Amino acid sequence: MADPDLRREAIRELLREEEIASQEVLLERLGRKGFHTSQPVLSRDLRVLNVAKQAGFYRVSEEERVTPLAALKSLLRSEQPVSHFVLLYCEPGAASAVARALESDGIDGLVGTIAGDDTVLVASDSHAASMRVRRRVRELL
Amino acid sequence: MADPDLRREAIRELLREEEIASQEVLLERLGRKGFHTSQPVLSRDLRVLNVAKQAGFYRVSEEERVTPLAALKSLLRSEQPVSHFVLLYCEPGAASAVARALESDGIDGLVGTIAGDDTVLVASDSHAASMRVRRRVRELL
DNA sequence: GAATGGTGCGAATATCTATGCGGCGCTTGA
DNA sequence: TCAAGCGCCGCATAGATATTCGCACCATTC
Repeated sequence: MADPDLRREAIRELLREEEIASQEVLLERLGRKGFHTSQPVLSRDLRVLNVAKQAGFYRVSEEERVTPLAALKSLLRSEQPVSHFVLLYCEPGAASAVARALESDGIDGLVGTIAGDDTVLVASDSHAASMRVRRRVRELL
Repeated sequence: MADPDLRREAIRELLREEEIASQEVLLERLGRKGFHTSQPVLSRDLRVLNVAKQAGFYRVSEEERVTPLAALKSLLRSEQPVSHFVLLYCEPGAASAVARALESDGIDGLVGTIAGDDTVLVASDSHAASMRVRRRVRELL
């Protein structure tokens, strides 16, 4: 029997490149690619792949976003709490990049950042929020 | 006849607060809220609302992102093309905020921005891209 | 008051999807 | 060896959803 994972990968691919409205059509497209199966299998595959049907067509879910923060690991030097803010020390010139990445990380309670050249002040709306910021940052150090 | 929009709002609400697996169930829940209708109407409503069915349950799509740019309307003064770049004039001190917002707006072909105190230079990779930037900016002026 | 056009509706039904079930092939362990 | 367990499969069909069609209602126009 063919590997189910190969078939599922083919399904993802097909759904990305074409608007497909029914499992019947998908079945036919898969056939062209050499995967011969049946509609019930597709029904199950689509559930496993967590594919959604929206506005009449199947949609593969967005790839889970890689937080840009992870890529900035090398720019971060250290971290220090000040009241319920957090101060970050970065490589020279890297502060605004780090600040921007932090803001896009969607940390709950993060109000804003002020970036100098190598220092970022992270303002949060509570002590708990600043703890979340610190935890997030330490994950990267 | 009851306003369809009210019913649709009720649907969104229901889907947010409960895992609902079929239109039949949704029909019943709506009934409890005082909206009496039929399955075909739900089918059409769910399409209008762009609701997805995923892993057996209905999911309201993420709230459409409000571009931060819209909030910066008051900070923008004027706009002017220079070659295939665009120069933006802003309120004093607002340039970097505007630049950041523009970058997060996901304009196709936008390469980067340089922000001074009240001026932003927006670099794009083609004339067409700079036109997109200008159109976007003028929407706000 | 017709005639016209637009919008929303729901019964009936066509179409699409999920699932109960039994079969096949592989692996494990007595 | 072979029986039990498991994953995967597809047929048949139950179940869920989309669409066709015709009606009701309201506004606009003549």
